[in-house]
Amino acid sequence: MSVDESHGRGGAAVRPTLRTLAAETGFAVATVSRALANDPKIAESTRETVAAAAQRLGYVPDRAAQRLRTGRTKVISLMLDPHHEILGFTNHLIEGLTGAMVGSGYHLTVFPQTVGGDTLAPIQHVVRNNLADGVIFSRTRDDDMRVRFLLERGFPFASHGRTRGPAPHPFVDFDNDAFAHAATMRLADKGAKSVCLISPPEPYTFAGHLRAGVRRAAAERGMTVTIPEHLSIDSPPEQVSAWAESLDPVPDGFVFPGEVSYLATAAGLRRRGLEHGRDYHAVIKVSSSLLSLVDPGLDQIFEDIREAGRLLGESILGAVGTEKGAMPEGVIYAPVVLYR
Amino acid sequence: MSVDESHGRGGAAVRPTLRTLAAETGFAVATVSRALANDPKIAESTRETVAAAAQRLGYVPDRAAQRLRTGRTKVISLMLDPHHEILGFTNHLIEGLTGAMVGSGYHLTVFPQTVGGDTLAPIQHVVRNNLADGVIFSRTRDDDMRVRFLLERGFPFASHGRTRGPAPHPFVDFDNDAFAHAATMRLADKGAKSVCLISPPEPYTFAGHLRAGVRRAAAERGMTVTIPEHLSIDSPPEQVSAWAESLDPVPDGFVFPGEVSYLATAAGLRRRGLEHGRDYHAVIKVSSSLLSLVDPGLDQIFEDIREAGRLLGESILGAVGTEKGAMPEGVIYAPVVLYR
DNA sequence: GAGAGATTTTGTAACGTTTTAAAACGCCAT
DNA sequence: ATGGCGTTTTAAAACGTTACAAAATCTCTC
Repeated sequence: MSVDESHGRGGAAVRPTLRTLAAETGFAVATVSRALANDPKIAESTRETVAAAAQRLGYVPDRAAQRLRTGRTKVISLMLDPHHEILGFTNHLIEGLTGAMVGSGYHLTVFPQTVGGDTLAPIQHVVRNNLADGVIFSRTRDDDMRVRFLLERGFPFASHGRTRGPAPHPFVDFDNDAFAHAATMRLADKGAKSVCLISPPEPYTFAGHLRAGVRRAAAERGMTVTIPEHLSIDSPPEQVSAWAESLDPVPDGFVFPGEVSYLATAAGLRRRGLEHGRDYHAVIKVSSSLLSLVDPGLDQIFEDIREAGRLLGESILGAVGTEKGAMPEGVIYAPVVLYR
Repeated sequence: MSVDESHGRGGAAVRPTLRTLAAETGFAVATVSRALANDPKIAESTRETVAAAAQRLGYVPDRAAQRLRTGRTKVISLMLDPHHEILGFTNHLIEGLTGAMVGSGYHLTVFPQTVGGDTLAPIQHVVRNNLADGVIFSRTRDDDMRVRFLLERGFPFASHGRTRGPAPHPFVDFDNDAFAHAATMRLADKGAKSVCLISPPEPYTFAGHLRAGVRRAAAERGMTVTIPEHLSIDSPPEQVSAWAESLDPVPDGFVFPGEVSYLATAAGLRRRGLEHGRDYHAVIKVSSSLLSLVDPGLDQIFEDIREAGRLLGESILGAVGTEKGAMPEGVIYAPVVLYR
């Protein structure tokens, strides 16, 4: 007999409420409520009695009632934007997030980006209509409207990625600078004289980190740097592919912040008869093991998106748990080098 | 001035409630409630007055209160299981789902599969604790515990994939039979004499559909069929890869229900010096444009996961909207042939 | 001009929880 | 016994909504 089986005395299973427990134990509803909340002003003995009854009847508090009474939703909202570049991003992020939230009593709801790319609107909607206790979003910008809005309202959040602004806030970010630096060093070790970076669009903070990392390493090793403008990891693959095909001169080293831009570039170069490992080298940031299948010799550096999700989950739970405005802590997770 | 700006008379923005509207319009709270609900027993004029006031004050009903009162959560739960095989599955499915739910007032929450692979537990949790009005799940089996449980409880749901059981229920399914048939025909057209199918694990309903489609076409065209046991699209890529490398004899035609199994198999065959297009043919079911990048010559058939999500969304909204038990309708969406 | 009938509005009671302030209880010193 | 004090319990109100039954208002018809 399962523990949360219906104990209905013959009829349809009726959900036990505080009133049920009160009747069962002989205490008042208020007492039962506080006993379950582990209020220290409740006698130890009654706490046990109530806990036992709750366990026996399979009591579980009604979220709607709690939410109505307390104003807390016990919900975290994830703002979803389509990621063309990072394979399995959504899946891994959600896995990490829900993993961190298991047992916390919090639920995860997902809000789509409204078409037209307005990234602030869904967040305003959530905040204004009290649809969650905290929000998570990604693709953070140097100067991010969402961060500004949420800080101003004192609304808990955690972002994937940092801002450049002076105001501290909770975030989780991959060390893109370290990745880019390591990748460029690797290219130098392989004998590359020039390095080309397919960058994310400028406004995203991590674009700056990637560029900085590449430039620093290139300076150390005397390499030339090219970063194509009018082209980003968000460009349609066909466009990237075409760009690569018409590249002149062809750099002998590439840093790719994602699988797709690599595949697109490699396709373009291949049409010109250029092959990876022979005519150029590449280091690719991956978040899946997929690329190893298409070419086992590739130099890959791993970004653990599931871990990012886990950290974001912990971060936001901390933020909603503590008193308003406390602990704007950021955490940075490290690249995992897969080559050699 | 934005339409839902706070109209607070100087102080902190206080959310307007029905009581606010009642005071504002001079009607009773009950009247306001029913006016907003478009109750036909309310005079047209008052409906307009109330609607105007609601609009002006930026009134939006409190979900918690509605949920407490009505018992309806206005939430749909998506049961998430990790899909190694289909690239971008989660992302696309959620995009489709949320797209279909926009404007419906429903929210989407996501529940992870509890580790250990118990697929029923999270659903029971949602149903027993009234955490949603309907659930969505995928990877449906011939005889599916979840379907049985939900039908028995009369709980609204829509599954991605069918069951084989006699009881009808709402589902959305890809026409895997048609895909497999078309794929095999294509292989025959290319001159293949034998066809090998990497199948999903037996219990999943779509495994049967795929096998049937392949076998039917093979019979029509006089091809031999092999379906490796102890190997499925869920097998780790390394295992698939190793299997391919040791394959003997090597079939001259392959049907792949997903990108990953193709990449793994091709990697194994490549290590033996066998090349696609020369030594064997392949038709692959894809859900992204990624494979075109690695090999533009590949024969691909597209499964639109976003569309699946959209259909699932419509389906579940229909199911929760109508009276209990009505309209167990299933919908099948078609393959999109990309070759030629 | 009064009553019947239809239309429209409203007061009240829930839904299940937490919180505030007050009541009950036990115990000890007077 | 009485009062006082610390501990433990409780009644009642509130959160914002919907639903039921009853009240109020309007519209006819005789």
